[in-house]
Amino acid sequence: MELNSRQQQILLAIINEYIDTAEPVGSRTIARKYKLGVSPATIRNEMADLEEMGFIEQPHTSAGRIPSERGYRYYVDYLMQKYKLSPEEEDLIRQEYTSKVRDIGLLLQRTGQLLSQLTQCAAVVQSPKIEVGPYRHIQLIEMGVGRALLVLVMENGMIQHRLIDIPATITGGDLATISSVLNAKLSGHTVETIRFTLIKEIYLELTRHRRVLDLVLEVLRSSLVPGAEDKIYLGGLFYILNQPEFHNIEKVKTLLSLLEQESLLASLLAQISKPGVNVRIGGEISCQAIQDCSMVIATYGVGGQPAGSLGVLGPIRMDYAKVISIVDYLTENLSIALERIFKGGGSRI
Amino acid sequence: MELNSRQQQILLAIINEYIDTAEPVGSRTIARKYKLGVSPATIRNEMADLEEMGFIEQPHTSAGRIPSERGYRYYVDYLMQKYKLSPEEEDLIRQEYTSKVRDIGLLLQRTGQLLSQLTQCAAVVQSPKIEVGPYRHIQLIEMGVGRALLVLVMENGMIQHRLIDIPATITGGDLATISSVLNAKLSGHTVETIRFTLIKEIYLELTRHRRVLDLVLEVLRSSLVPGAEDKIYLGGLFYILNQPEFHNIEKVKTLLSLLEQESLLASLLAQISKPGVNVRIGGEISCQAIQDCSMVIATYGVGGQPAGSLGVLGPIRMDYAKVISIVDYLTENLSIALERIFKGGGSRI
DNA sequence: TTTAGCACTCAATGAAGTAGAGTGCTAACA
DNA sequence: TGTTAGCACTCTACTTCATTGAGTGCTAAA
Repeated sequence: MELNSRQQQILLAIINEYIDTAEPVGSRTIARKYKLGVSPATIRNEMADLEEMGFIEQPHTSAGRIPSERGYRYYVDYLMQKYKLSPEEEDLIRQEYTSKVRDIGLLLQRTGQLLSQLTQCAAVVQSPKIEVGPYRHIQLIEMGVGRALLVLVMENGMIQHRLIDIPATITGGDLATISSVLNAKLSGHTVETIRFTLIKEIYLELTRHRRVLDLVLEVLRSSLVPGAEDKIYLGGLFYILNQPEFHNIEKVKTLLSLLEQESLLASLLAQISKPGVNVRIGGEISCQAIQDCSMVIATYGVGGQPAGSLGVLGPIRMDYAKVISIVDYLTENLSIALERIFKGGGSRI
Repeated sequence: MELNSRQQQILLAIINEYIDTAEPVGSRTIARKYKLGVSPATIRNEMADLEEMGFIEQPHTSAGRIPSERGYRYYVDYLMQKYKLSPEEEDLIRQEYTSKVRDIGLLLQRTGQLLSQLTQCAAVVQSPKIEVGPYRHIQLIEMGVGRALLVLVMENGMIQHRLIDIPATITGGDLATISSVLNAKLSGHTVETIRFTLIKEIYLELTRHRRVLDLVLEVLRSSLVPGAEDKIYLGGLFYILNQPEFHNIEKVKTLLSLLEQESLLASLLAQISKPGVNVRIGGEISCQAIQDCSMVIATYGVGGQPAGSLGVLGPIRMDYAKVISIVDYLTENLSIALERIFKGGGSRI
């Protein structure tokens, strides 16, 4: 299924034009705007061929052509030119990531908003997986009779906490003892590296507090459950309403209702099959309900380790070149920003 | 501006009918459906009077009447009958609040979703104010050279944490010492009750660590800044798209963009002028952009203390009786659930 | 192989007419 | 005096029909 150079030029023209105007593109328009040195009639002939090969389609007989999913795929794989962010866009992003960050949640949320604003698509940002990396500190705090708060601080700075019920006989002093033993034994370990022998040691040192230990270890284990504590941030949803595709309320409703299902979003974000920015076009998305959308997703990381994903969900007719560049750029910036927070330097208070 | 009994009945009929159908209500319809024992002509006469008094209006000459904001206000204040939740609705709510709660954030989020689902309006739930109540535990944890994590556990179980930069000379042991002194001195205190003398005592005991103390106290103080850590949960936004009022994309866009501004939402939720459920109709909302909406808001509390607000934002033509009942019921249930989390009993893991 | 010319198609637009819901007014009635 | 039947009037919403124009495919000539 080879396309000759002129067919490529025409396909490119159709896609660029359609992305821009959201209207079917006619041969005349192409001849006029894209100086290919041939007449509309010639372009029509080529278009007929392109249609036969499945790269474009016609909404109805007397309309121009619009790209098919296959056309977009070809475009993304072979034709698309790299989009260079405008100075304004770069400024907007730089401004966001150089300002001091109080809080990771806020950073992710702002990332989502930026992503949405810049791409005019729905943006989705997954929070960094908490289970990444070893424990830094474990603390049990008395919270009234029979209850304690277990606070887990991970090496990377993330914090997790749970209320647990404990026997009423346990005192604050007991909790301090248990905390210090757990700290001594477990800090530096990840959930995976906690071996049976280690646990045995702990139980030996704290035979009196078996029940509390059971609970604590239960929590430690459950924190490994993937997605257990995942949060997903949505950004600037209203921007997608600028897309003519979403002037149809039903479509907006479908999209919004999907976006509220965190588990579904997580599974969508997990569809990354290669390093870097991934593009899923229409039917390539493994979710029936949004096969008339496209996704552009990527994974950000901390310290070289993948930590989470982010991406956008928008109409199939999206400006892939631009969206890809933006997702790429934001991924990188987010990674750097997180790095700075976790690994030190800069962020005061 | 007195309404006689028949006028009240007619106004009530118009509002009930309009809430139900979203169509202007004619005299015929009322005569047919609401057995007032009078003819359409009589109803027309009364309607003319009601219109003159400003309780209803006519979209155009040959249409029926719709309630004016003033009409709704009168309805809410005098005419409305208490809505009794259906068994299904009660079940849905009970189910939500009797299941074990892992996490306050999740509880609030689910509350928002329920609120939205049941009312078909946009739901907004503010997180409990963290600064409420005294400290339970203060812990400084070493996070690599020159950085520490300050973890504040409040008496009510909420947790706050911040990364701070510390002099590189401070060791983990130092942090433990500082933590225990701070704990001894400050636990049980609220930000307000920390007196100068107390601070002086702490500085005396920890003269070597003045710089760290400065930072810690700075953070403690800043945690008092109202709204500093407020999170606002939105729920089930797509439900509002079921309302015919929001078939207009521009309106949806306005609403969505407003809902993303947390500060604005916070100020809207703050417009509570009396105990219990508050209703703001159209122009009564002090925000230009959404004066074609109504709000129903209430404050939930923990241990008798107000802790945060929640509410819904929907079309002026909303089912006030139902929405008010639901907001009321959810507020109560949320309060109880939070109580249970904070004050003990039940919630394991 | 390219292109000019032309007949053809079809969505979109707008004008005109129609139907129907609802009103206000008047006059009769209780 | 309050109520009601009757009726003319108003105005939106819908349907129908013709028109416009963008765009195509085909044919024949360059």
